[in-house]
Amino acid sequence: MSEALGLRERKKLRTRHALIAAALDLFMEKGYEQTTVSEIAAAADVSTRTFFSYFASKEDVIFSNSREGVESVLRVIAEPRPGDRAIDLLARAVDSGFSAITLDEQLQGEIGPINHLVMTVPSLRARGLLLLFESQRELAEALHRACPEELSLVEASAIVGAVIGGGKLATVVSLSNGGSAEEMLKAGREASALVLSALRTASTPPL
Amino acid sequence: MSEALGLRERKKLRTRHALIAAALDLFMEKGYEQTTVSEIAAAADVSTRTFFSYFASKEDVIFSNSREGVESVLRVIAEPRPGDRAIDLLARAVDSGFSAITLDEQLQGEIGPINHLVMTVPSLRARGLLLLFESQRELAEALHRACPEELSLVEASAIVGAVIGGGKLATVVSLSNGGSAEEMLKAGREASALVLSALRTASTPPL
DNA sequence: TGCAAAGTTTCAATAGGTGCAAAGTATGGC
DNA sequence: GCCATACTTTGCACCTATTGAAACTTTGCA
Repeated sequence: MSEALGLRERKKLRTRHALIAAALDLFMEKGYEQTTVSEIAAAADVSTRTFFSYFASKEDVIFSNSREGVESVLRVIAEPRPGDRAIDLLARAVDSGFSAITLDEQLQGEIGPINHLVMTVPSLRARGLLLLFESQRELAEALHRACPEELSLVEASAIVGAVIGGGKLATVVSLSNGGSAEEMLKAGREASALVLSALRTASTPPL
Repeated sequence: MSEALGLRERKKLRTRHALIAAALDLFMEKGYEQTTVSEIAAAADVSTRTFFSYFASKEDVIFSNSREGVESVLRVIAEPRPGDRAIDLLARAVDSGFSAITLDEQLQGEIGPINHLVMTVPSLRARGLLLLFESQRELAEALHRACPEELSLVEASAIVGAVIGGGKLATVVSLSNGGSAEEMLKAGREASALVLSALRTASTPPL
């Protein structure tokens, strides 16, 4: 557990978390747009300017830990098991992505509110989609690297885009149609599985 | 041809076009972020304030005519031919979408630069993805409405998301890999077709 | 203890965006 | 042609995000 962090690092981490916590509290209390960066900074006891040395923008606070999920999915792709075809690898990666969302202890508390914010505030929706899209590019590249014989980069992009695109749209539509958080995840999993299986059966014969 | 527009309307249209043209010129000349809204307004001979009565934001100028494409695709979906299954309808819609991009006379000149801007400037990328995503929701809903027996709304979302998601990622990846505009469209079409055909063969047996 | 690096604060400035009230310009009826 | 009405444009004040520069504090380390 001892990460051997110096005082400096520990303080930085503490400030970072204080900023995130303060921001989420305020966002939930008064809404994203009604909350100013100075208020967040004040609540975390730093100057406004300092806020921007931790986060490039107000939007970034919300997505501060989104990288972790992506990294973990990429790790799955980078470690193929013998006999894996690209589709299998992708299926495993998607599954691990959903599981990460479902299981992450720390996220459990924040995921609801954050989700609500991201669904609700246009600029956050846009930012979320951008991040998702960029992750898809990374994923596609990783998949191509893992199975260079089987898939060109563009082909890998096609299937990654299809599986995640289908899962994402189903997730969001399910949620906006009054679904609970569980239903939404279920819809996303099922949609991805559907696309995955279609791609699998379609690609099996030719190979 | 006579649209019976009053002077008022004609003037508004002229101003709108002047703003769009001025904005594109400036963006291409000095870059998006380096161009201020006042400069655009000045170039179109209106006040800065007036700019914002035509467009809600600087980003909006770029996407000012994106609705048309969506509308035309929705129209395709709303007019099913006898015997169409959901997949056929979607295939036709996607095809008409790509054709619209390829053929639109007016777009031909602007599409290149606009594309470049949208690919390059993060805030525009995000905005573009948001618009695309919202269109997908509309598309999914239209598809569900067209084939309510065959697909639930969430199922429709899954396939729409898959086809468009796959096409989009393939398009962008192809373009960033040094592809020409033609190659990029080709990649997108092929990716969509791939996903479409996988979904079609996968769904045929069960039905 | 004392210095250099890293981090923070303060201050000022730019730019997007909004609300508001005054001024200007079509339009329709007379 | 003239006026009341409705719609636009504009100028202005103001808010907030974001960035740069300079002065100041805290750490890490010799």
